[in-house]
Amino acid sequence: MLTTASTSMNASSLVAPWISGDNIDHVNLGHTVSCMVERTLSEHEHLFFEGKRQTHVYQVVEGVIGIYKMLADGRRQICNFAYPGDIVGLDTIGKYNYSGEALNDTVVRCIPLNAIEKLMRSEPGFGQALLLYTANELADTREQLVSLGRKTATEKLATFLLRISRRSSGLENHAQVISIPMRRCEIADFLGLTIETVSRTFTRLKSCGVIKLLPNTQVAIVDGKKLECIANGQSMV
Amino acid sequence: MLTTASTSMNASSLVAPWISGDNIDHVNLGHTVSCMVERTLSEHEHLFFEGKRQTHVYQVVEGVIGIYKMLADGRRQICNFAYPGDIVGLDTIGKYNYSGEALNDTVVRCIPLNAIEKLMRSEPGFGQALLLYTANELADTREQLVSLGRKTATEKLATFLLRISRRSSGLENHAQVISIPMRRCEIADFLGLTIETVSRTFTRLKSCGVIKLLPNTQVAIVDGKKLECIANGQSMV
DNA sequence: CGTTCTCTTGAGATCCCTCAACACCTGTGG
DNA sequence: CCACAGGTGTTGAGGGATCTCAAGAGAACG
Repeated sequence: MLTTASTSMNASSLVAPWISGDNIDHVNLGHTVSCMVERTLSEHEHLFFEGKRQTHVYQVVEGVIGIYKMLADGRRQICNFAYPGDIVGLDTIGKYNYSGEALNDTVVRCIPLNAIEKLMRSEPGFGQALLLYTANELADTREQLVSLGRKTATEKLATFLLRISRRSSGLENHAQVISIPMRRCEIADFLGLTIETVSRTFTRLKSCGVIKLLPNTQVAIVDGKKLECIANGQSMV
Repeated sequence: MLTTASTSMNASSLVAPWISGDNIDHVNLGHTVSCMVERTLSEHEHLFFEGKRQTHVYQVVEGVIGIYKMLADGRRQICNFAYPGDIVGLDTIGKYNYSGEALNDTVVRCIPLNAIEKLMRSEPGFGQALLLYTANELADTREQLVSLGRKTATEKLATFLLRISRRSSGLENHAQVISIPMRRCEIADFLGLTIETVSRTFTRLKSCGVIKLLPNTQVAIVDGKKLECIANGQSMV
């Protein structure tokens, strides 16, 4: 129902100041300088825990935050990886629905809840920008449902690599060489697999000639077309 | 970040007219009478298809709409079941991201896109109500990620039954007897299982004494506590 | 140059899927 | 009233993808 970013800038120019360029993924919170504090997190440090009372919404500036939920016996499902520009904590009510942990050294902007509420009341375009952003995240999460529910391990990993490639490269679409800021363990908990299966699947994609494993957690996408076929379940591998 | 319905009605009373009572699940679109048309769908009829240009947002009045995505080879993942009051099509941009099919005889309200956009511009509270609704749906979808990624078949079905029980009963929370408006096939495609596994799992829950299978697609929840334990992975069954 | 953490690889176990048969229900038509 | 067909749900037997357990290989770091 939401128009594209460029269209909505015509239709409702109120939204424009809050969206960075044509990129729906980025809500521009630079305006709210008055009440924003930056916070630095080191590897494995938590930004918040599931069930705790919510105090802030966060926007990632640098690094990656993993958003996850846990079952009683320790099984974990990572729901999302928040990259720079991403906003965390928009879908909770009163309490955080999930925990947020820094995968590596990370910087976030902390926006107090009342600042968000104030902005929503005073700036009509702001709420719309948040709606646009949240709707986009919902679409993304539904895509992930398909992976978890119906794709094989190979298809899941291929989908994941394409997703990372889109996210991490920023401007250059489908970069040939992508860096993977998460460990096997975190990929496994995102894809609903075990680390062993993730590892084996990386090996499988490598021996198919689709990717190359480079040092420093980097991956080269050798055959992007084939990777997309696999990701969409159109490959008879 | 979003305050509870009741709080936000104080904080921002603009939202109030658009939310039914305390129920975040229901956005009140009764105001937009001018441009709303009701449409009736029979069993298996489609409301829209994935990839088609979006023309409307829909609110279910009666019946249930299944929202699904398909892979090339026919594998299907149902992302959501839209019950009366639910809104469908808020997270798409230009084109529908998924298909919508009526599970049974269904009535929906059709709201043209431009009506939504107009309302968002003229009524500040409306956009906020939609944000609240969308955020709620996102939280719901993330919960489903945990099921698909990390739960066993039994845990998935238990989670599903509780979800249905909460949704369908409306006022009476955790009704003892719930009616399941979807076939085994649709439950399977929602939970990432096969119909056979769903059927076997129903039988297993029945022989554990947790549920009873009644005629007319009804299920009695005999031991709600145990069902919740199973759903949360705390059961050693 | 050990220690620690992460990743890879192997072998066997397990959960769920696939294939197949059967049961049940409903409506239709002889 | 019975026979039959089609849709839906249940149950069984065997197979396969992924998990579990276990060991070893690299990489990072003091």
